[in-house]
Amino acid sequence: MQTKKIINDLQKRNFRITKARREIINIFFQARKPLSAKEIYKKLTKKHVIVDLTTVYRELLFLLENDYLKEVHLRSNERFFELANLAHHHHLICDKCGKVDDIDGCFLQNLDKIMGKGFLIKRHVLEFYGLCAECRGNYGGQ
Amino acid sequence: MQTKKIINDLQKRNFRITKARREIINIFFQARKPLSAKEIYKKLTKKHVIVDLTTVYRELLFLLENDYLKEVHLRSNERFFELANLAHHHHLICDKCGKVDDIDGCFLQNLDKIMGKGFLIKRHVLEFYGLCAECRGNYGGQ
DNA sequence: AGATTAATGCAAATAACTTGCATTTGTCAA
DNA sequence: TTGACAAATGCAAGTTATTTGCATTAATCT
Repeated sequence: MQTKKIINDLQKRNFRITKARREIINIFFQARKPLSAKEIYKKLTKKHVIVDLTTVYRELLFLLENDYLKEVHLRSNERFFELANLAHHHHLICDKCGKVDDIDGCFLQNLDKIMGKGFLIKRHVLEFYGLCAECRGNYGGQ
Repeated sequence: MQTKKIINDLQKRNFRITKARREIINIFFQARKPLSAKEIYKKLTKKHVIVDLTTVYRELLFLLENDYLKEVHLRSNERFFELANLAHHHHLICDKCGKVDDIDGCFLQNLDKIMGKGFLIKRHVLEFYGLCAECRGNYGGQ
């Protein structure tokens, strides 16, 4: 388990290691799929780690801002996150059961292998984020 | 303007043509970019078309369910929509100003041309939706 | 062990969206 | 044209995800 690697890193960076923090990181390593605040909250409860849902939200924000997590854009009204250090990859999302499967590596190199998973692709979402030509010149803060 | 084409189609399908419906379709043709309920509501107000925000939500749902609109997945807490009959394309979304620019056609054929727009791509989102191998066999309703 | 300050819990606030229900209004048929 | 009928609407209230304020707790450092 690589949770310790992140914990060490957090300590180096002078962040406190709390029970919630450690367990949430653990949960991400165990789940190996994108998770929402509510899902994490449920998993914590199962592990008898009793924390407020607010704490989960704050912890996700903390881990996101400090680059331990990244957001995954699923078609849902909830926000989903996964470990940031995972190799760049994409997802296969089932319309029916909602299962999220990984496509290892970038699809650009793997598009031909995707169908091998038996997944019927009905549509896809591709969005590029960055800076437009105008903003690129005068990028201030934020 | 192609609003009439949709209006005709709606009439053929026995849907009513209301002021809100006609104006919202118009707004999508004029905007030529993904819009949220709130944005549409503001544009309606500017046009002195006074309808409740609820009506806008219901109309978006109606147009979505009847395949006149499709959802665009932007990184936002709001839902965005655009005309469904637009040619398959993707978006360039600026981190700073939020501007949404179109990439004509599918990026697979256009990836080399994207940089010509001067956009600095910092990351992208690609998600495939469809049916996984298991669900593919026993796809029931919905 | 005690001080410092980040992290937490709890309650209340927001924000986006949805629902229930009584009223209005397109449409169609007479 | 008019009236009936169902679809569409407005308004108020509800729901869901997420955020914020503030007093309390607890991790870490000395």
